[in-house]
Amino acid sequence: MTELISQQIADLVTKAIKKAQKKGHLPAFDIPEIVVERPKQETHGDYSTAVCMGLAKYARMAPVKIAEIVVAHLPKADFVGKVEVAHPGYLNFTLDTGWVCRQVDAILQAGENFGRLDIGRGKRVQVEYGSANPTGPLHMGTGRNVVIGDTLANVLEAAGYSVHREYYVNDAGSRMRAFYETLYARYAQALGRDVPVPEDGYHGRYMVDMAAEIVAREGARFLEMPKEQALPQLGKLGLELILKQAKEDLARMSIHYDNWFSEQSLYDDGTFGRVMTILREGGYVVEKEGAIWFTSPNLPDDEVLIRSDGTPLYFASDISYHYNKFILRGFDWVIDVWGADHQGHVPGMKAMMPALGLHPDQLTIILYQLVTLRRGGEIVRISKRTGDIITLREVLDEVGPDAVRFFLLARTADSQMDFDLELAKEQSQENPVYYVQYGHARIASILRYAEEQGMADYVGGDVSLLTTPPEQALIRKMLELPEVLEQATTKLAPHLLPHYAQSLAATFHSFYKECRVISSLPEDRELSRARLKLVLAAKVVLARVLRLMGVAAPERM
RNA sequence: GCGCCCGUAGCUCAAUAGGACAGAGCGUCUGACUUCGAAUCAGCAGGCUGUGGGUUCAAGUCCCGCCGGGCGCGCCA
Repeated sequence: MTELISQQIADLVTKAIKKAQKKGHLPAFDIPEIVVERPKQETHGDYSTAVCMGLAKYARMAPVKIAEIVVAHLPKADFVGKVEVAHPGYLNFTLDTGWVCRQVDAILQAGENFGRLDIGRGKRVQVEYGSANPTGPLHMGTGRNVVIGDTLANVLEAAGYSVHREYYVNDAGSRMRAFYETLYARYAQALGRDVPVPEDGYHGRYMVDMAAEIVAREGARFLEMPKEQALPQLGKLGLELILKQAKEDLARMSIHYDNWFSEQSLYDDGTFGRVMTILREGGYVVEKEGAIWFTSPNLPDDEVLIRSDGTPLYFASDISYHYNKFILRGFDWVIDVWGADHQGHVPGMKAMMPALGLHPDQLTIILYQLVTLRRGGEIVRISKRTGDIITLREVLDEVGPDAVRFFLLARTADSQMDFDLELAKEQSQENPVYYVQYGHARIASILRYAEEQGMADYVGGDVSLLTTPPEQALIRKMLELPEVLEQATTKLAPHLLPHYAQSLAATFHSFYKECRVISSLPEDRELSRARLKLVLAAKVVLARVLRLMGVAAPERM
């Protein structure tokens, strides 16, 4: 478990202020949260805090003066090399060079676990992502959804949460019915019957292909039974095919779920009915205009749960679904990843939480802005209903899973993005993911070379020799990983990972250029052994980040 | 009309719960392979952070108004 350096520095500063107050060098005031950050500029040290500027008001002293007093009372710590006061009141900390060297050993010892945090304290969190009507192939919108969700799940796991990954299969409701009807029509057409695809059905080419596949496998037997009997049987086959394809696509992106949850099961096992009773007994239900509505003081307008024709809306099954998540399965925290086009449902979901005896904060809904698809500059609508879609599979084939994951991950969920398939193909070779992977492969190559040169015995190398600026810079960059994870966790911002990965790779490549790792000179032998440990540590950290992003860490490329 | 998100280098994007001279990649230009991988490195150029006010010691970041773009506002999903 890593204790964050930034946190340790914050603790030191807090102690210093308390001590100074006790001795009367600072007046009494409540100590605020000490924010410690990594300054952008090297000359400002490794860590910095601006807290003294904020204290000026309470202490009624100049910020610089406060900073000087804090420094004078700062407890000793082995990792702190230098503390400086900078105008107009910053406190800049530089890590001790020898301590930094020793972190190479610490990283190697931690290995796969380097950067692991305990923010989550084993709290059970479920991340639900990728969920969509299983009525067609996955597209780029789903791609963004799963990349955000899966990476976030990885991050939370690394931060000490017990993470459960779930895909919600919307296999009930009106969209499913339309899917069945479409499949029936295409199936019949494949056998020469003139059955039209329903207006609100799925007009994409893939339905034709799927029907053909079913005809090839099952023959005409579904036309020999009444339609109402054929529909569910045929639909089941179609659903299986869709899910199979989805699983294949997701597997290519290294995405694997703990559970695929069927919406239909909520109706089959009685959960739905039970939840409706709970809502009714809690006074959250009103009947009017022939329909059943959800009503809550936390919601400006009532929302329909069950239509006047008796069929439930997704809102109703979503409430049951979350009852299942929280009450039946006991998750402490649930994160749903939704496209921005679902934003209108967030207030309803938040409002239903108290109705189930839960706190709204236990449910986090991450909205990511939509992906606009282009093909050579022209906008392509992603609608399964009209059929003109660029499938995720197509993009995976053209661009490759690693580049796709990296591309989709590297932006904040809050900003919408353009994805031009033509441009992506062209640029796939320039994708920064290869820059990062190359760093990893390059180190692997160095380590292979070390073996060839009979230098495989570097485990006992003396890391205290790693004092030059490129070496120190590399170690310091590696030490950022835990803080990146902390930020990504607390802000639910997985996009921070690719940026860190690039920065780490850049620091490594720069080190590599300046520092010969394996020297043939006898007098450099000890330095070589130390540097071999350094690059091995860098490999560990690069691999860790790549894995967190769900991207391969190749030994060769 | 109301609500949510966005507007930062030519392009694609960062900027750590308000912090120091706004940073990367791609692209352009200039250099660097007779020893570990040149898918690399070093460097030049590129900005009134859409715009006008406000709050603050400090604003890309917070507040208000405009302009521009995306998405919502169903007994759809």
